[in-house]
Amino acid sequence: MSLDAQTLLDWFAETARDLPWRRPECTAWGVLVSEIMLQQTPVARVEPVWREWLERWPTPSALAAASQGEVLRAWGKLGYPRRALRLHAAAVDIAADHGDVVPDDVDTLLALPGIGAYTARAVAAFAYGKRCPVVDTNVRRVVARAAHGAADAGPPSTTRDLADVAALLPEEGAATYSAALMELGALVCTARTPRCADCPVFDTCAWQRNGRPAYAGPAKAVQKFAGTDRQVRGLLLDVLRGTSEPVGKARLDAVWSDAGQRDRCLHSLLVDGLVEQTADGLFALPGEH
DNA sequence: TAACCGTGGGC
DNA sequence: TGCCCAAGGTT
Repeated sequence: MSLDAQTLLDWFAETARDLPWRRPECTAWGVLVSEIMLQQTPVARVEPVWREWLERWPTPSALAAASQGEVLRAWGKLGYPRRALRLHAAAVDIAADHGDVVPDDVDTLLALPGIGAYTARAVAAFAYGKRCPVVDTNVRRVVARAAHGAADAGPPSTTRDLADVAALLPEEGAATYSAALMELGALVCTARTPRCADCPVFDTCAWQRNGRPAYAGPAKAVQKFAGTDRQVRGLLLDVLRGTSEPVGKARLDAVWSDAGQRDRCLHSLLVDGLVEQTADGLFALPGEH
């Protein structure tokens, strides 16, 4: 049996990183904040920001009381700032409709902004110990290799991926088992250069047994960044993050030479609610003026 | 489904 | 250097 539960639980107990959101004293709110911040952002960059947030906003209602601009500033350069706005919106919902308590039910969590199939189950499992499959990119890769004998996971399919992992979950310690699968993918069974010599399930790995065949699935789309709207939006928002007072458009125009793209990006930031225009036509982060 | 949404570090 | 990758979600 590949991915034996006891083997992984033992390995996790010995080698897991001591991350603050994994500590027993961490609240469900702390877990939720960590999961949102960790979406597409590495642990090393999240940790210091997470500590600041939990000290400053220890409960959903505390964050809910902050302005969007404060929240965006505190988000800093974690990337994908719409996550910060959605987390703020989720905090408002939790404070208003859930008694300031992070829900423990997957369907209730799924109804909150910014919480999808992964995050809902991660919170249910890691904050409340629920036995539900938690599937992220690490888990998909680990299961593809150790259980299916492929070099990497194929295109994601939430239904199939959840069923795959559900079949592996032990009756006891399921949440820790999921954390161990993720940790294995993050530290050992990595995307580029897996450290198979250090793998606790090396002996039962189907990919090893198959002779480590190369990835056979469809090519994965690589995202460009340089020159895209994403880069320009990031530059525009960075100007507003760095000033306490609203700025004129000329100040924003300085960050990018292509006027058409610049204006399109500024407009989309306004539509997304990441930027606000003041009564006198200046631009600022939302909710601060 | 596939494209879009930031940012920075490693190789 | 340029490309790949990182605890996804939304549309």
